[in-house]
Amino acid sequence: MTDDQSAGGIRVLLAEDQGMVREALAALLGLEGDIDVVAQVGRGDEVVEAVLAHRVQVAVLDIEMPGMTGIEAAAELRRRSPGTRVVIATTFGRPGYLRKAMESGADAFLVKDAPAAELAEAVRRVLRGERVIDPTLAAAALAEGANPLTGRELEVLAAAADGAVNAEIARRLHLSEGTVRNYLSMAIQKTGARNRAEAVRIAAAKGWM
Amino acid sequence: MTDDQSAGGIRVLLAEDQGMVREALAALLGLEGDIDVVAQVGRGDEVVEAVLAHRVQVAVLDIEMPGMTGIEAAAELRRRSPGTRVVIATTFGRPGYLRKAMESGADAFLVKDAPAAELAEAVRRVLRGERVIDPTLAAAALAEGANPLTGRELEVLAAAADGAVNAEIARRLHLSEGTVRNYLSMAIQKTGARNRAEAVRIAAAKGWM
DNA sequence: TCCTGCGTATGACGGATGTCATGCCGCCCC
DNA sequence: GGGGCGGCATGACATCCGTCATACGCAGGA
Repeated sequence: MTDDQSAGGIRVLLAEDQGMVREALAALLGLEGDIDVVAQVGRGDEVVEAVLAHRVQVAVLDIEMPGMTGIEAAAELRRRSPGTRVVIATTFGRPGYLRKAMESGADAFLVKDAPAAELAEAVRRVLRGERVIDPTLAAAALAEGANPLTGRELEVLAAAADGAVNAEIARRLHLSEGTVRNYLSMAIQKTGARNRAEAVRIAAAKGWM
Repeated sequence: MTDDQSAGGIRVLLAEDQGMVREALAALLGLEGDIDVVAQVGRGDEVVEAVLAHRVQVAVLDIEMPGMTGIEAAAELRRRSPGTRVVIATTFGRPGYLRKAMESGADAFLVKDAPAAELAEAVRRVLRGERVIDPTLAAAALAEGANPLTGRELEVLAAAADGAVNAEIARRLHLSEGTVRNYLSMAIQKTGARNRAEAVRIAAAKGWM
């Protein structure tokens, strides 16, 4: 997963769990004369090590990855390699994702719907110190406000997401069953849903989970 | 979306809704000397027209697309352009998807986790008349057996998936509320779930929905 | 210091959900 | 022509879920 021949271009790392997509993006960036993809990883928890090993200037991270999300990896990078710029490229343009990405210190946020040319352009711009954010998404994130759900409410909602019954959620999180009901009731109200399933759907769509 | 300069290679169409991924895959295939990506579309319902317009030999289709799924597009192609070979390339390696893809006349079924080289290789092989299927996935599809859910059960389950309450499902499908309960009960039993949410999750994971 | 928000818990109530039995109709296959 | 299956329905029952009121401890901010 390391293709390290320095030719003088921008040193880029690609983190993306789907091999075919990752290699295709590498091929795409490789066509740009000023960019060298010097490392590729398929897991979030391999990002920091690879960045340090290959003196990466710009890390392009997917969000959904095994081991660690791209957002968590961005936060790690902020600590362990503060000079490295971070571009988040994700399938889902959820406002909550954008917010979390920015808080974790990302420099750019792209959705994969966008034309491919934007990726190379974003890499160049973050290296110049600019921030690159889809304006539509930025507006949506601002309009929506912050995630209203508390940590515990999110945990309970996540457990409910895969169809667990109250008693099981209680066991998993070491809570009483009544407390689980209370949290879910709160989450349902805050999301404006009519039941737990809808609450899960809404929270997921907004990138709160 | 049409990049039509014949250079004598295999004439390929790419259908994939995420622009960045689509163009990256095009770049990747473009690096192969014997393949020409002569058309790109971002919607399922544009596939047939583009295939006919560009004399496409191999169509590479994603499953999840707006307008029409890749599987439906494959079935359309089978009727309208029987000489065109079809490669399904999908994010989700669900056994039910493989089964449906094969029934709709696809020649190859790849998951995007696989190394990029397999895509070009699959294009060449289907053109020679071979079928290309991930053996692990094929085994899983056979082991699992066919979708046990009836049409109506699937419709009710799909309506329940986005958090609709029984009364609303009944209204949407013109059923009585009791009937909705019966269908959901059936679906819960057949999937081995404990409630509707888990039934939805299981059915989705197996590609039944 | 007091107030607020979060985490946790209990109890009670009404409505939603899941199960089961039973029935009817239409279709297809033997 | 009879049997089986899918689609549709009703009624009854037990449980689960969602809501609300109330309570306590702990932290952090005014």
